[in-house]
Amino acid sequence: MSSKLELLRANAEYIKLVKLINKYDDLYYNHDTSAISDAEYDKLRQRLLYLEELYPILRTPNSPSVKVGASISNKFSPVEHKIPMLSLENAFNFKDLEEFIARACKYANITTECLDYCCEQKIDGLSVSLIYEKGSLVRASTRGNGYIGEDVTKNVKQVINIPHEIPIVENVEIRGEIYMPITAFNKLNEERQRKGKQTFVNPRNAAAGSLRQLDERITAKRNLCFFAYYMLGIKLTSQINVLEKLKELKFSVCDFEHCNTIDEFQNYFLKIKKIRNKLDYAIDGVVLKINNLELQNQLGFAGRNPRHSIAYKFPAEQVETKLLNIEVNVGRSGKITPVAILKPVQLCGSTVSRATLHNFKEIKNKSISIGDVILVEKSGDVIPKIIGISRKKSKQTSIIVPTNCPSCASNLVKMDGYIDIFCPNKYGCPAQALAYIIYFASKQCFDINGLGKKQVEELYNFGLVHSPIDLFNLKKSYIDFGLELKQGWGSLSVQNLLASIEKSRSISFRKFINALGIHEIGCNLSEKIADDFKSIDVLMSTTEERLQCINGLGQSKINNIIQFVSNKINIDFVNKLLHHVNIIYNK
DNA sequence: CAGCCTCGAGTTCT
DNA sequence: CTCGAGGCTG
Repeated sequence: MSSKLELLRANAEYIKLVKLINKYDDLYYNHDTSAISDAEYDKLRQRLLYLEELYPILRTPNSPSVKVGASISNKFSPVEHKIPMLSLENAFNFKDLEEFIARACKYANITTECLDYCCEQKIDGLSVSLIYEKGSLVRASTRGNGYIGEDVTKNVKQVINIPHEIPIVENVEIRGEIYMPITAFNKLNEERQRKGKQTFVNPRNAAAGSLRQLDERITAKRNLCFFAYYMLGIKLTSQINVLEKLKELKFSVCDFEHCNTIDEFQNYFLKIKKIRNKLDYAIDGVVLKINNLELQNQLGFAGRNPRHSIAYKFPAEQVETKLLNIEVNVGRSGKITPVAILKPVQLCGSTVSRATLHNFKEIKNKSISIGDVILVEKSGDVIPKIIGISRKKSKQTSIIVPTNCPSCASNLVKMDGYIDIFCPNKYGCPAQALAYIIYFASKQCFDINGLGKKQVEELYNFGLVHSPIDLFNLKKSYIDFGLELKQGWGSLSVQNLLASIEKSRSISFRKFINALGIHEIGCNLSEKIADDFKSIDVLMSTTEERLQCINGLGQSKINNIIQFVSNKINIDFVNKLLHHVNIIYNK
């Protein structure tokens, strides 16, 4: 064929890529900003390498591919935590604290009098784990999901008050919080504002952004600090001892106090609350830890929280705003969710304009109507949460529970004894189909890079994709429809998307099962089922008795699976899917 | 059978 | 993060 034409095309693309990558590298290394996401940047580099491999003649002496250390992927390799780094349970009032103590006593079979406590300020920063071997800092990692974090050793070594060597022979793990002092934060933001760069919302985000720099020289300039609060590897008896030992090893340790009773702890809380604004670091509460380490060990964990410590948080920032409307959403399972549309309001550094209300019972309980002024806060500093009515308005419109699906107009159903409302049109509702494709492409399923909610919506609305199967036939159709004329669908992005889809054709069994979207079967159970079944064929012809052997599957979930595998639509779907993908079983 | 704990599903904004 | 429901345990 016309290989000359192809070469010309490749050359044009190549030059464009080199310019683009050089521009982003410059922005990143010399101006400390990222104009695009890491993933997008990575795609550009991959494409560049691909072109160079295909047409070596194209390679220019100043190609970004010959520069060292420029690849962003793999910059933070995963690190497993020997002991999980879990988050603390939150208490907001005295009663929560009492309940926490009562639970701990009951679990350890002791009385309240046996307990004493270590109280500490709760730093609003990023938790990190530091591993010292023979006194040398060998690895630092972020909390990540609690079980697996990211290796940030290079960056952590730039934190001013983290010693690289400590006078101790045992191998120890030290945990603590990295933060940006408020003075440093203000200075940094002033500087960024002067230079026309985006300012950081709060010291925690600034610290997070500074720590996760590819170039640790940037981290070094950000004046990060560290408070240690945990040490593992040498024999100590109490949390107070730990903090004293950490001090001795020249770590900074934040304010702490020994308490014998909850009343003493309350006083500590009030004292810290008063001086909170005088500190040069952000705190979001105080921590109550059971002092005795042996007891701590014995108490262990309850789900995702340790049983030995609790965070007593300062009240979250709350704002008033008007409820403008209620949007009715249809999820991939058909579940109907009311979402509050709010008059946009600033809260914790971002503009909040919507918040989920979970279900209609919630609306009724809170007796909210459209037009009311309501109170909003952010749970975990991220997700807006509606607390309730602040001021009732006389001119309000009451919220009506919908009777028909906003997408397909089917009559909605609610089963007796259940709270949620569902659209029953499983195989014909456009909203459900769209939500399913988005789910199908997501990380926990086929993990198709670059195919998020927005992209799926466009493909769907253009009529290119009605079902996940269509994704695997996409190759030619996008050209026929000329989607590349649309913004965000240039030839480069389309090629990248097609490459991602190609890559996703190999999939682990558990992700495959999860991607089927069987009602009430999510990633955890999918993994269990994958471990238990040899192949998809065996699963598709399974029986109730066979499923009963799996721990965690009760009658309800078994029914859902049986219903799924005996439905012709689903059987056809799986068979078609298997023409396009390859399940990897031994993972 | 009550009271955990685990799980799924939906969700915000940058 | 948060809610509701399923499932297991005592």
